[in-house]
Amino acid sequence: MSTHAHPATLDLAATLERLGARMTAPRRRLAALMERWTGAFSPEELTAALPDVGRATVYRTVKLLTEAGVLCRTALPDGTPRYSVDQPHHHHHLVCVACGRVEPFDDPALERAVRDAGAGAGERLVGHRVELYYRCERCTRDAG
Amino acid sequence: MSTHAHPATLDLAATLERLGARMTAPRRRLAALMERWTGAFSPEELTAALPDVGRATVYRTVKLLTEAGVLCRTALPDGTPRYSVDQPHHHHHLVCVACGRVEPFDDPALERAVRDAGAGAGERLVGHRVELYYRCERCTRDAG
DNA sequence: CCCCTTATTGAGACTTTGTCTTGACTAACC
DNA sequence: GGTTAGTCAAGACAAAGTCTCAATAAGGGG
Repeated sequence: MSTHAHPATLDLAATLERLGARMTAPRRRLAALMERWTGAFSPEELTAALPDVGRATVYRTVKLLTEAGVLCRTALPDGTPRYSVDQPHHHHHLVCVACGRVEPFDDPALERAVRDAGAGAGERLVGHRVELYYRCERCTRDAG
Repeated sequence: MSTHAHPATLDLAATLERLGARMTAPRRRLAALMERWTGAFSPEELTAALPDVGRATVYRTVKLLTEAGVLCRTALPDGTPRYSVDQPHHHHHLVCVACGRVEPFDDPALERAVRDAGAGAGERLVGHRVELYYRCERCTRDAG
């Protein structure tokens, strides 16, 4: 539990500490930026927003947080990667094809259907990924 | 209908002709290679197999066929792209995390679940992607 | 069958995206 | 404060894909 508005799992700085990583200024700035970000971002966008943080540092930090499970990698239909601050438990994503915004969602019925669909592959099934592509409200409105 | 062993939709050369594309030697060789290929491939692998076909030509042809719907782009969990000759109708994929082999599959119950899951996004849902990751029989066996 | 038009080609420059190396710096522990 | 290992920024490097351009060849019209 925490006194922040965000649940503890979304406190990226805390996650870094938990990982035993040093709390450096670049990491603090990156963590704050990602938490504040609306929707999903690419490492490139983070770099643009923090010009005096090295590109390599941005990639390393994103990788760290992704491996820790608090950042989630998705992709646009063309494969362009997007990251978003996310729930650590299993879930899937609604991805806006216009602006790249990513919304997490969770659907037990869908999970069950996926598990059933993979029954043929038996024990050997190791994971799955479901992405729904849509046009978010704002993009629908903006397009007229 | 055709006299070939493959259904007409898998005849890549015919697809290229149908598109109004010229039947050049590089395209013929690429089409034959892809039809013969077991599992999924990357442009890089095609280039390695046909060293005297230009890289740009490989990428251009793969793009053409993907847009025509006879080649299907998937990705490994890390995002590495894989292409496979595929049914033109809607379906999903089983991707082997060890060798990258891709098996198409089709599951009406899963489709229904996906559609239901996206009901919240209403008319604005424009597509979806489901990938099941597994370890294929051969890779399971090889790993002991 | 040949010519002409124009799509397509291969080579390599370029772009984008991400990783690695290096010497400097600094957080954390004493 | 001093020490030291982890981290930093910069830029070289690597991987993956696109673009440009002069040369070639497909395919239709004569």
